[in-house]
Amino acid sequence: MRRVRVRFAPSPTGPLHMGGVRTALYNYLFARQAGGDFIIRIEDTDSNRYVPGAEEYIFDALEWCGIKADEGVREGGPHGPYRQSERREIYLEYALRLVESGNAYYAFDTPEELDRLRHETEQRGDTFAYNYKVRGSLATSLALPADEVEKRIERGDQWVIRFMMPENEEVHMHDLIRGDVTINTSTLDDKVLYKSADQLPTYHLANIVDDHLMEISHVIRGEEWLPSLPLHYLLYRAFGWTDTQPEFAHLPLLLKPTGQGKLSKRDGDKLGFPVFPLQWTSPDGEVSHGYREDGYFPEAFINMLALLGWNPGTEQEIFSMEELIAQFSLDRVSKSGARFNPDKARWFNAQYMHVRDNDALADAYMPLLREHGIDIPHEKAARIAGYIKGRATFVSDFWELSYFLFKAPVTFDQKVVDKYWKNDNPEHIAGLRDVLAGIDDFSNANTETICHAWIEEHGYKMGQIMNAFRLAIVGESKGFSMYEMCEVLGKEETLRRLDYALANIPRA
RNA sequence: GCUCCAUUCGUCUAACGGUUAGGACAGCAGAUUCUCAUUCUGCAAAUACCAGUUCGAUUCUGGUAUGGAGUACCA
Repeated sequence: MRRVRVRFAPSPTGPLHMGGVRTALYNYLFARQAGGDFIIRIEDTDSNRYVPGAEEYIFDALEWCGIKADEGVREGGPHGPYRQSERREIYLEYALRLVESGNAYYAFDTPEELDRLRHETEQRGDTFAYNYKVRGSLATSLALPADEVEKRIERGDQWVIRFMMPENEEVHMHDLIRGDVTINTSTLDDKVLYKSADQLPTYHLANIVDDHLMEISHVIRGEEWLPSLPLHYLLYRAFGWTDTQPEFAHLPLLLKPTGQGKLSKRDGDKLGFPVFPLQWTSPDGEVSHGYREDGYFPEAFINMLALLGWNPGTEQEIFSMEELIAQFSLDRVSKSGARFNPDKARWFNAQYMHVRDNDALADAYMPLLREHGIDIPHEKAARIAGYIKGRATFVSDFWELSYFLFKAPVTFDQKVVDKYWKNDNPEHIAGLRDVLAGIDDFSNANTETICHAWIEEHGYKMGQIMNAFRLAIVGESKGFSMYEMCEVLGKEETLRRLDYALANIPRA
């Protein structure tokens, strides 16, 4: 059995979006589970579409997600370089090899000529395909005399090398997710493999050559590549590499939450959720949201993504990366596209929030407080975080859930006053104040025990007392457990607020 | 247009010939609670359609419809 080696091969044409992250994740899980290698290769063979910063973004995003490569641009490795632009001298040789073996040929048509041809064909109501029907009559090394071909190359005419797609042949392919797929080569065209203009291969050639050289055992990629699979099969055959040809698995696409089509950058902006793992500022200054900046935990993001197109067959929904590695399997990947659901993404984050370590939360909470001019010790921030995390989805919710701890009320919500600051309630709160004044241990367990005993002893109504108490301390109908809040506030501040409320709230 | 792929509650999905078609998110109702949340319980909600194979089809086959992808000297 061959060593499992998989690769994630993005193009640095922009930020990696969540569909790309999922592809990387599945590759990573597959490799880890098999004890194999996960490789990151940068496919930058399109000199026109290079976007500055995109490559760094891809690495940073995967790192944030906890997806670590064994080999790659940053990691190095025995099969480098891992950036195709640095491997350019490799590809021509292979393209030429295909010409020599009769599997490819030179074509001298200019892009303009091809456009014209395409246009003319469409005028006649046909679709233009560069294939067995036309290659004998266009400016190709198949139609031109050998010396003419040589002359054109020598004098520097631009050329491309095209794959010679066989006519009317059934190609039988196998996909790990979809099963057997058959296609007739007559429906395919002669793809460009190499272009002299920038001395770079196109995706198809570079991809096959590198996967071969890097000893890739499984290609796990997006469904958009399925139509290219026959070409890739035929390339492996033309090179004589069928015995080491990788197995293929084409993943279903991620679709828009609403409407039609696959998930795009625009959807996020429009529907208010990130489509990118990290915030991205495009070269022209446009900023796109990122999961990280929007407050998602990488674990929650990964968990959500893992289940978008894959399921374990059990009812487990919360998975650590280790659990995913242990349980992932390609044959439980679904075949159809998955519509992304932002609500579920938030739900996942809330699940992780509820069990998040208080100290870790305090680290994120303290800067938030400082933005509001509040500085508290880490220990206190952690304690508050522990009390409020159960009602939060994001750390950014923490302010709304706790601001009243730092700002004593000066006015009181009239509706609550009308409801609870009436009858004997103010007197009862005054009594409660005295009870609290006599307590030294302000831990929530202690104040709760004592106050509840007092309330019961006097036969007061719990709801009446507690709501009036809340009004006095918070000023409105907000907050978490009264006793937890008092614990955070401390005895002095609690009494101060009670005294202020007793003196300033007019009886309803 | 052509080629390929797909199609179970609104959404993500389970059921790999025999189930009252299960779970989760969202929705609704109720319970718990010192507010609001959380949590818990419950309700509602689906096999695209038409044939065929079979004792029996969500499951297999064919067609139709719908959706998706591809159709570049982009990946």
